[in-house]
Amino acid sequence: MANIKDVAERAGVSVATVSRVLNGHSPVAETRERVLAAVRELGYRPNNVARALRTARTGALGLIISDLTNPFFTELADAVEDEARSLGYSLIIGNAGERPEQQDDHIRTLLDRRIDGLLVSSAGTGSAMLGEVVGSGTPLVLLDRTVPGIDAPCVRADGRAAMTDLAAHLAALGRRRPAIIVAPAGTPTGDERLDLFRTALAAHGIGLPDERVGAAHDLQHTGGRRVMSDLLDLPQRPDAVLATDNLMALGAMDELKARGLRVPDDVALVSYDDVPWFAHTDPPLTVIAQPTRELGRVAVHTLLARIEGRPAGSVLLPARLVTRRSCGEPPAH
Amino acid sequence: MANIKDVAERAGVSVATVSRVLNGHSPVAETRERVLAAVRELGYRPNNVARALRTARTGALGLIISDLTNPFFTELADAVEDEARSLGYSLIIGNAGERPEQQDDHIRTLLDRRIDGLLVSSAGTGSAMLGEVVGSGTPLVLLDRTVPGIDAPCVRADGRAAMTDLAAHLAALGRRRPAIIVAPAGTPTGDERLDLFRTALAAHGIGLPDERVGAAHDLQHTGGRRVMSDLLDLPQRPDAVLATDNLMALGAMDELKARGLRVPDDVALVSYDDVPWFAHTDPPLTVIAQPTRELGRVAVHTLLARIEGRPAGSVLLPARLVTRRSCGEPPAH
DNA sequence: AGGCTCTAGGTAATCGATTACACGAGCTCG
DNA sequence: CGAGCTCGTGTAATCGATTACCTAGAGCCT
Repeated sequence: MANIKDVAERAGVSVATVSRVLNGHSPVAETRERVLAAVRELGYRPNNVARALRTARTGALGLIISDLTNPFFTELADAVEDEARSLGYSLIIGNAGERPEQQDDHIRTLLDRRIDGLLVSSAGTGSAMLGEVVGSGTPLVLLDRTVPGIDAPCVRADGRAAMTDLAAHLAALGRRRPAIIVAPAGTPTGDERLDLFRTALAAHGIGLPDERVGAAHDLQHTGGRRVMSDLLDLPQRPDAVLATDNLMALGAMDELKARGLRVPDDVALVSYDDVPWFAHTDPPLTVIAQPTRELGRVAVHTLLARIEGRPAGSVLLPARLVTRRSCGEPPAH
Repeated sequence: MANIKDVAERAGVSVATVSRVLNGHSPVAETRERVLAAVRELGYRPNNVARALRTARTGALGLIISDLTNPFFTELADAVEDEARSLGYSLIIGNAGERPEQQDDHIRTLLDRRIDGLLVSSAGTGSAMLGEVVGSGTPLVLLDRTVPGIDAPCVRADGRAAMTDLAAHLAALGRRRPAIIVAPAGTPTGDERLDLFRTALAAHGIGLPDERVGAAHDLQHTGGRRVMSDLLDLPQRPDAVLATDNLMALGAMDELKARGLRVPDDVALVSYDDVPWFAHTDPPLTVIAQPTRELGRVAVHTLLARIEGRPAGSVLLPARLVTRRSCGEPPAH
């Protein structure tokens, strides 16, 4: 592949001039044309590796996704990629598959590649490498999930308003024995969603005792299904269940179906994350929708601010309740 | 961040020695220990950018995905990433979103970054840049979709056996008026699936006239829904529909539901791609399952063969029919 | 005309690694 | 005992760009 020297020779100028033309620095008409012609004729494209070495800027951002096969994160990754690209950065995606070691492995290679900044929606409860990222000086922004002890801005959704609406919705429909399926114990996201739900219900005089709080062993289909099974085995079966992740909701639905229970007649079901096909389930699922694409966009902007040395703090974007039919009574419209 | 010179100084050796220790080339016990100690103390990590410049190997592969939000491709990307990582490469994913211009844009930046090889599941019917990739000498392997006129191995699924089984399945269940929903006209994948289906049906004396062949305007939910609508408006409604992509199948299902038609009683429905939630629809969908993860793995190996100069040709892996209940009669088991 | 500023463009250092080549020390072997 | 090895290590070239610094000439002023 042609390099800058070839172009310089062909245009009869020095490499410096070629570089200047290409970066729009100083050069002027006549020389400029010759250089551009040479570039065209040789099909020259600057070598980004060399450029990155010299400028200490790779023009690449890293994104660690906790589970790429989870549609919520797929959409998040897609949004991040779009935004990064439109701002002239390319994106290297690493999928942690909810495994902290794999996450660390990815972070290490991204640092070795000298990416300009890193976005992380962390698997598990964080990891040693995240500390190193901060230490290395590479700009870091957390996405969707906070990590205790890591000093970096976090961009995520605020479920408070949606939870308030949800509690009101359930109360209005006469549901009195709610339950919740949360992420494995100790994850900040799980704890927070539980707190918010409990608080919101309390405002309507509805309790959420610990026996109706189920922590899944994983953030997957089977995790949700198993917890739903436990909940249904309770002496008093819950009459409404909130699954705090879309895959767990899917598992929960399957368990209900397997037992011949009907949604919403026997049990109301609500999920977090409005993934496209929830509108096509039977019945369509009422969900707490996070502003997924917006989260991705804002995260990229926050990261760029950090990269450019501008101040940037955490951001909370409101989630909202999308009422469909899985709690009963189709919404009047 | 510490560089190789810092390490050399601290260990009291030359940079050459440090490099040799780190790459396991020649050095021996005593010096080796000193170098490793220095590396540890300084937290040194080699700069991959510099290394890539010198060795002309970046250790990165590129993957262009036609639509990352399509679960089939998400799983494919995930499999490719896993395999690449386990072989010591990192992966840069570019999402074309079914837009050829965006695909070209991605390919361009990947080439500029001097990736060691490129995997492409091409959006549309290919693009000018693909020709340039071949011209540039960057090893290229096509994935899932062939591109006419591009001289590169292609790794994809062979639907023949599955189609044969499907035709037999439909015939056995007494379906006589099949229809098919294919990708926009002119895409090799669409044409091929149509041919295979038609041929397989013919063996049972069942015809597939053009009026029951619907080309969607896009590979999405709405594309599938619109075509299904047209098919249902036919004077003689089809009694079985094969949607050749999972998103189109979802659209088709919605149209059936909207018209109050029942699956499989009124119309049998079959989809391509066994995405996880098809097992959870009502009724569970009979599908032609592609060996998705295997495709990803094989594609990476084929690409590595190319990179290392070993010969490597196209690969076809058999798809298979997964019988569930959307064509009637649950399978005996 | 001499001196000044301004601009275009060349020369060479630089980024951080890898690696060809050279060199000296310690061996073996005739 | 010295020629010839091998082995470990250092010196310096190299990858392909960017950019600080310098020079030459043009234009302008007094």
